[in-house]
Amino acid sequence: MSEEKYEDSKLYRIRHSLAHIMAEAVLERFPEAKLAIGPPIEDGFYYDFNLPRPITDEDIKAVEKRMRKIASQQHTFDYREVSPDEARELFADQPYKLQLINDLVEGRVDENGNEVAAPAETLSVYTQSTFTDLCRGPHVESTKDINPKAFSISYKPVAGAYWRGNAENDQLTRIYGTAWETPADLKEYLNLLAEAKKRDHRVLGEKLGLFTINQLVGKGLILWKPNGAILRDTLERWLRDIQIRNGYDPVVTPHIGNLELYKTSGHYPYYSDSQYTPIDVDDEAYMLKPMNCPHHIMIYKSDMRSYRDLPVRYAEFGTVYRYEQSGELNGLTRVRGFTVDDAHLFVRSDQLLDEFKAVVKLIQYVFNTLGLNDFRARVGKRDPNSDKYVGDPANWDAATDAIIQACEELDLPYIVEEGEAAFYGPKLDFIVRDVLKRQWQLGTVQVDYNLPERFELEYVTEDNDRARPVMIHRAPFGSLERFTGILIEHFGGAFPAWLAPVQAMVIPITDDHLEYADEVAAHLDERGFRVDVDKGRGRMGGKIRSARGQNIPYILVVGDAERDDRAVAVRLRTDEDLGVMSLDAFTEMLTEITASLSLELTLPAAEASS
RNA sequence: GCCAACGUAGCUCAAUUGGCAGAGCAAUCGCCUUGUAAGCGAUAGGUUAUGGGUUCAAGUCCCAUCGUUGGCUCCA
Repeated sequence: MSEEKYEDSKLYRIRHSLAHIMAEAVLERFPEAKLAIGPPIEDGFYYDFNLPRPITDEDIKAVEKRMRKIASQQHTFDYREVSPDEARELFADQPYKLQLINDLVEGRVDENGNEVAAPAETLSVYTQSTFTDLCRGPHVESTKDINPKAFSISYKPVAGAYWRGNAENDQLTRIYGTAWETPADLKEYLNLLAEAKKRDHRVLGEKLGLFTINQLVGKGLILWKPNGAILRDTLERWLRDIQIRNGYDPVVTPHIGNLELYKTSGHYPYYSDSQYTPIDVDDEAYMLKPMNCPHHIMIYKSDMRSYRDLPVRYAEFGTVYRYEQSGELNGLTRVRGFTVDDAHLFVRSDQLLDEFKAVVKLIQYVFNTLGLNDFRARVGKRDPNSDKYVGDPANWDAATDAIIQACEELDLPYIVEEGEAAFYGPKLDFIVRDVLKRQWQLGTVQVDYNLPERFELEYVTEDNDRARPVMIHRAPFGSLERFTGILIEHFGGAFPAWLAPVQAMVIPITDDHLEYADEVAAHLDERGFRVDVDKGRGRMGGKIRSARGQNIPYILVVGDAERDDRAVAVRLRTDEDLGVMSLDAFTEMLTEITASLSLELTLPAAEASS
């Protein structure tokens, strides 16, 4: 099925046109409002305004009502070309529009003088009803294409946004709308949002007892409760096993480092704003570790390396601290202290491609095993117009080529984006979409020629010469906190049995069965399973309900019959009833299911190097 | 950091124009002894985020601070 491009779709035109209708309605209510821009977006549209006073819920309701009225009347969207002077006259009291007009007339030129857009000789405007906006379209022909009951601007609170996305500029009021072709589509979308909210990792984190954040400890700092710690720890052990089987060596480094270390690495000037204030001790400054690379580099440097030693792969679940802007903090997904599933590979140039491919395969394996299938890869190149990058452009090209070649050879679909590189090198990011359709950057692989240079890393070549290794930085999860948060939403709290904090709940029918329930629990516990007995006062029905609420995979009811036969009555959280089976049969089943997570991952590069 | 909204018991939420701070769940104790999605009763739980102000009277109105949420900006 070939997909129509969104920009060419009717929905796009509907949303774009509704942005104009919203501007008309806002302008009626706030005649002094200054208009910025109003484009269609993924689920609807927005328009940015500079308003004379804060907008209230009543205003929004009134604007929405007015929009429905306009949409239900007969108005055409009329296209007209105008000269720049005509446009300036039309928008004489709209300063943002005048800026846009000037930019269009002058063409767009970036700071290095490169032309981004050619100067325009004529501009276009669209008029509907009483409202005319500078716009290149496209729009619907008329309001008859818009269903007045298939949009909403009150589904989401108003937001702040900077003019032209620059924090130095005016802060505008952004009103979001969502719009669809039919009221049924709108309803379905709003339902989806409501469903997604139930899966929110912050909601489930509370319900399932996974984590908490406490003001007295500090914002953006996660306190993992026992159930959440099991999740996090299970993921960590799993990945550690995979890594060890694939030639990584675990290392451990401290949580702070001398400020000079980060000056040497070059990180400090770039990120001094987003770090906790250094700790001054004995005339020296120490920083909370914001990344693990320099520490791993110093381990590499602590020994003389031969070409035969390479690749060296150092892995650490390294906890780092970054002073993120307070407005950015969000549950588990944006925090100030987090643990990176970090590894740094020191490789020879001739090993770069294979090592890079091996890393990509490992990440793919991790994502696929967890069922995170909705991801894409993004090659982050340097922005040719920015000077924030360091290193030799020739190395940048070599690294970028290696990344793209690896994607090609692995048949990994990718997109290339300029300006998404790290300051020291290009990278490949894995972007995952969650149930809220938000995109998260999870796994990342970066090629780095710069830090080896700055730290003067070397190895001895076959000719007894000295050569410089290339570094690969990589983290499949990115951060255990963020990754766990995404997984909580991905599974909606119903984790696969190998991850579930409690794998089985034993429910005795009466107090007479408590002893046998304990026996069942002990039997499973001895075999390494996580099992609880519900000893509460309630009836069995209530306990089943409670266990299902906790999304416990296996519910084991035991009464007289089960005790007499050393059996369990097995019920799943999906409501499926597996009936009565012997305790041994259940144990075997659970063993099989949790072990099906195969660790038999063999990567070509790992074979070659072992 | 910026714009906006919000902050009441561990959790989810009530509390009329400013007029006695409440319920469900969870917890604790007792009763019931249960066969596949909530058994019954009782107890305890609060400086209404914090600090100041207006008022006879503030959870409610005003100011500041802290925090959370939706966005913006940022993200090694």
